[in-house]
Amino acid sequence: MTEISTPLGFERHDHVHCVDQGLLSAEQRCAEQGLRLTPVRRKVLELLLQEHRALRAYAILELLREAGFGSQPPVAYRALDFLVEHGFAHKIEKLNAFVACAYPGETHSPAFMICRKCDAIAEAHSAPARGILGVAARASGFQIEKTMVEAEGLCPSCTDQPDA
Amino acid sequence: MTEISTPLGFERHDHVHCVDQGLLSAEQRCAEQGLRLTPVRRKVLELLLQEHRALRAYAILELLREAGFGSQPPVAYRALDFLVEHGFAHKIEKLNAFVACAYPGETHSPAFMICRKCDAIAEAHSAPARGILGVAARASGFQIEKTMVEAEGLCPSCTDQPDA
DNA sequence: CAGTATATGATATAATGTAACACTACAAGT
DNA sequence: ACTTGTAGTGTTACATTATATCATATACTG
Repeated sequence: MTEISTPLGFERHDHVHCVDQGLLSAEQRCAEQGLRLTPVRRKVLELLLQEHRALRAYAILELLREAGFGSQPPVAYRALDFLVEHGFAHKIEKLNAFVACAYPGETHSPAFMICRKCDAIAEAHSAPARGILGVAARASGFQIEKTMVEAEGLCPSCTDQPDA
Repeated sequence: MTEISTPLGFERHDHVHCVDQGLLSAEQRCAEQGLRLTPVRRKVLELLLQEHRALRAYAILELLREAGFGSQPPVAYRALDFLVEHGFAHKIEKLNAFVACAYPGETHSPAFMICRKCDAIAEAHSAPARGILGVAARASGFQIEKTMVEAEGLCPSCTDQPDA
């Protein structure tokens, strides 16, 4: 329960530490910014950090139910909305799923690498507005506020084992 | 019925021409590559070109029904799958909607600018794999196969009219 | 023209997401 | 302490998006 083979980042790591770290930093930032990390919100973030992969809303809902929280869709969606809005988690549009942010605190434009075989996900930084897209936007007068970048492909493990 | 104010590309244009053009080039390419542009598929592409904006699957379904085609979800989804798979259309993940490709034929990595106010959409090119993301991918051993880039913001019209 | 592959039509159902309202907890002012 | 306001939660009900499956039809291939 402390390590998962190919999670966020495609690398093994001290998982207990990263969960604690994530919760701690969230608590800290909520305190600083006057945000309310309520029990449900905290639990959802904890679940995302613990699982360390993209979870769909209804999977979260199921886990919430097991933990004694409300189990109707809005409960999960509202907590997720909060976490996403404040950068503690991200939504992977391609999968209609959610992951804990790998770089909480830092304001960033996340880019995701999604393995089409095992669904492992890694979060990287991106800067699409600085590239060709930025040029096109400026040329057409479009004001970019937020960008979403998701790359589909094969993670290192699945590349090495093309059989499974 | 021949011009729409802020469609694909945020600019006025000869819409009749672009619909014909789109259908023609699709027919041509299907012939070349042995793809079957069946009546339903052709109709869906025509609808996407005609409307010139992102259409949701059930809106397409409704239009298909009006045109005398089958009106059950799989009919629309299968046609859309075909069009997306072969690059005649794209899915906007953020909106769960579909648009005709603005650069059919050219193999490209599309990037979309989505107006959060009026839902207008412009398609631009991008090359995320060449930027920071590409560096991260190579560093971690991730093989990028396909990328999705969607920018949310304000289109030129909505920037000019911040009231409505 | 028989056999095979591909596409369509239709039914049913799964998965994802929201609107709306009642109730609770907490904070702020008096 | 008491009221009042605001934000959060729980629940019902429903809306939207998407697939699995099977039967039928159509088109290519030898």
